[in-house]
Amino acid sequence: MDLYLKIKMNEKLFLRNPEETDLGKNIIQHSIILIHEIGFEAFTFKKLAVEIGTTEAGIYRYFENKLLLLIYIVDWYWSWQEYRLLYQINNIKKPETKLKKAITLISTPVIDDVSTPYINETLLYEIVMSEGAKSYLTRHITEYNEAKLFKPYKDFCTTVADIIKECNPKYKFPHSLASTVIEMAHSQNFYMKNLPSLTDFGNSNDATKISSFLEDMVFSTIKIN
Amino acid sequence: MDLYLKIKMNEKLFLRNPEETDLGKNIIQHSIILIHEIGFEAFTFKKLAVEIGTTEAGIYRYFENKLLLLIYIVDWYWSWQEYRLLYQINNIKKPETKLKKAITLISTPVIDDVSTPYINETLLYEIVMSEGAKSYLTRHITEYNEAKLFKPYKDFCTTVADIIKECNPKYKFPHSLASTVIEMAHSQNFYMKNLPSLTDFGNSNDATKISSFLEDMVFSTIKIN
DNA sequence: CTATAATGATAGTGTTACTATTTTGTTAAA
DNA sequence: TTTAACAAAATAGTAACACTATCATTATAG
Repeated sequence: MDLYLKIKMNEKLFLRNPEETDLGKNIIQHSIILIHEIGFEAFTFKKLAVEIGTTEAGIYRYFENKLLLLIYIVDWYWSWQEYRLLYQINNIKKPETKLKKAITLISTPVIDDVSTPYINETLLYEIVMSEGAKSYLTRHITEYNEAKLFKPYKDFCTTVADIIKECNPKYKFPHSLASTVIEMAHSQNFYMKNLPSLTDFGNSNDATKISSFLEDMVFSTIKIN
Repeated sequence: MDLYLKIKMNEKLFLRNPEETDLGKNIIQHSIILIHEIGFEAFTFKKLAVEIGTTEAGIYRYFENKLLLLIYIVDWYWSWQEYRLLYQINNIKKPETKLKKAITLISTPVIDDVSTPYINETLLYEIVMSEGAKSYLTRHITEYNEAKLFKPYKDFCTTVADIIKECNPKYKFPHSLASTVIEMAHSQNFYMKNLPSLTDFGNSNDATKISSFLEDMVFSTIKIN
């Protein structure tokens, strides 16, 4: 069986759908590689164009600007993670087990995934960890939010919040707790790597410790073990 | 008694100390106003120069680039918050009370402070909330960290982590828990304002709810009430 | 009264973030 | 088969940004 995953993206993200052409897929593939390599600030459409042997104008036909391209790949990431989560917790009855799976999923760097030919999920995980916040830390946040550009992230949070509610329907702050774990899963990984004194993990690079920390925090907070 | 607060800043942040001249103070004062008004991405030294009636080159004599200027004001913010925290918990014996004070302090938007003539702390709080992460989400993080440019933030985290340890010396992740509360105090305020579905506060704009959420989370996690 | 330091004014450079125009390639009707 | 129509690609151009360099002016300290 030869399956591959196709995620339906919000049409307001692009001018022309990058999934429909070779050039479009090249833009996605190499923007991930290039942003990972040089960082989002140094990343320009010019450099990307050189990388894939096209012109700046060619890329502008697909994306209005580099922020929307970043939001595109971040959105893809969250849609993909939600898919993975729903797949992993499928048929699991105990909400506690589901919650543990969710925490492990987001706090563990991605090894690899063959489900998508032109997207490197390992690089993508690191981009979301160190550049993801920039997608919503913008003056256009209201406008973009109205255009539903942050829906994949919000959906993922809602899914986790729903699991929290299943675990303890009386807990008062399921959404805030969900956004806290999700945000911190990435942040603590980032800190461990770059500002280790903000964590208790040294630079052990051991993501399982982050899972333990978050799991303990979440289950203590909702008062079940 | 006419006191005012002077914070000693890391000398690697600037080329010329802005505290020592009128122009320097003007740069700090108006960069806060301008970044708050138009956001960090749209903020340029040219615009700032026009605002304060000097030239671009004039500002470049003080700061190498706009990121270092941002780090300067963010550092000032964290130094100031640590000063406020230490002041507030002075003479308090019970570590639980100290921890509650700390949580309230960072999760409540600043009303006003007269201690510093040319810095508007209310605007500064909002800048740190919506642009603060950009100060360390940079490719220069290692270099800047070695130059101790993130020390004020790390010191603040350490102070909070120490209070957590006082509350429960056996708790295993005091630093991670500290960075989590501190980060989330700002993030949840930002979400409440901009992406309310990531929280349980609607857009009630009621920061006391954020304090309740964080307080409950922290005390549940370290297992004391 | 002079040396020094800060500021101000002016100009210049390479890059970024686009937009507009022209050229080329493809398909569809005459 | 030719030509008209259209989309895609290449080229060129612009305003703003992120600096650097030079030189003139002003204030101040010795």
